[in-house]
Amino acid sequence: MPVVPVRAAPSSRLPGSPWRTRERALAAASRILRRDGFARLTMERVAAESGVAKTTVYRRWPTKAALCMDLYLDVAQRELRDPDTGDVFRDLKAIAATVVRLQTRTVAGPALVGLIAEAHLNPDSRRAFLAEFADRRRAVTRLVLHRAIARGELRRGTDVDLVIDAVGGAVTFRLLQRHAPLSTAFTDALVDLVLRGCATAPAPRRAAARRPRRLSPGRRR
Amino acid sequence: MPVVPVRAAPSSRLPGSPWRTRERALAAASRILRRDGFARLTMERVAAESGVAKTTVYRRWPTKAALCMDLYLDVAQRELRDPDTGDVFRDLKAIAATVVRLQTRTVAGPALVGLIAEAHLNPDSRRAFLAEFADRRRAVTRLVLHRAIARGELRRGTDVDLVIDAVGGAVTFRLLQRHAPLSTAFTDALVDLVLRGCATAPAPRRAAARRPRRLSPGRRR
DNA sequence: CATAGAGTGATACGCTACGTAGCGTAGCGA
DNA sequence: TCGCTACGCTACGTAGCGTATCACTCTATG
Repeated sequence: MPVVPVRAAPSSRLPGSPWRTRERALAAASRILRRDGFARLTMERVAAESGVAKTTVYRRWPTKAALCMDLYLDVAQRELRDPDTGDVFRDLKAIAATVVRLQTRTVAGPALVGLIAEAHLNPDSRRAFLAEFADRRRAVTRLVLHRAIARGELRRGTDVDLVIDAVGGAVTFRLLQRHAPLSTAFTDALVDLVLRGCATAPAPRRAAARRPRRLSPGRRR
Repeated sequence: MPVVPVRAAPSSRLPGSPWRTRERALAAASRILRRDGFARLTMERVAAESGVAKTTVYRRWPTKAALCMDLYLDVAQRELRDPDTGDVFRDLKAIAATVVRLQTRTVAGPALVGLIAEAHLNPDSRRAFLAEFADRRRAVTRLVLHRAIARGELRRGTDVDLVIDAVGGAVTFRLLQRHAPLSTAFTDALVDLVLRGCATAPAPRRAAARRPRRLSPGRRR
């Protein structure tokens, strides 16, 4: 077993499949995750509660992490997009707000928390997690920040990954530790704090602090 | 079982105990942690490898997390102190550097990573972790920052917890995800970035960016 | 209509680790 | 000597893992 696979093998005959095992298993996993949390989510329970044979569950998802990755990506890939509002502050706040919404309002929350925990404990899980998830999220933010540098909003020498770590790290910190509420008020202040440290304008216009109405950044390309 | 205890019950007869079970168990746990990582650290292995009876291990530490907390605190409590260099930038960099050293050079690293992972998965573990560990670390940094505000180095309205989350979160982020090396160069830049966002002086003197020679902040009260 | 083949269900198994119970023993203090 | 505490040892029941085996159900194809 070289590296833990994280995506289900695509079934060639999914539409019209009389069993719909994938849908049933994912639905059951989602229920268990919401109801009992990641720790109590086991392959055995998914099988029992979905009515899908344990063998079949293992055939589709070699690990619990793979199953959760499927759950997460289903939700996240639709939501995480480039806001492109024309203002770094607004862009970053929109992304952070979307992340907050995903974490606090959807199954993606417990799924992601579990995946991160798994990633901490197992080197293979970590590699899979980084490849499938973390790099992707970073890519969006990196795009936003580089665009801001090109526009002259941020200093030319700005360390993009540093900014991403500071913002993303703080959000993850609160998400996991729950020592304080994870709200958009928090993420807005966070973005202001960090960006102020690398912005060209000494006092970034306060108007930019307002976040757009739509949390989910929208379809604009 | 109300809340998972995280500290061993103090033994009234520890000094001179002919078995020295505590020392032997902790030493074995430390070895296993370094050699095989948190995931492969089990109560059974600690018992087997230390020669201490499994029952006794459970009697002292109700959970694996409790055992690791003991390991961590042994190291961390000696190291994490208030640097008090007279400069926020230097203070924060010293603290961050100490954390980095703890994580990369001692058993506290794998122990803490495991504890955090456990905290994610189990509500009880999370509460215990926050009470025993996170709050304590925050306290030191909070002290440093409030002192800086009083001295006029940071703006009066600075959200101290926000700063802590940004710095601590980013460090934890890198520590866990390992997407980039966790070095003092990174933490120095991080502190500069974040503090610049809330400092009173528009261009903080570059000289302050150098960190003190001694990573472990030292004994000065 | 027959049939190959992919996908599935059911059962059983060996394994690791958990956490506990029962009971006997070793050391220490009074 | 007695009593308490801490410890060792064995055994047990449970949960979940991941795999093997075999019979079954559809679908597609000729």
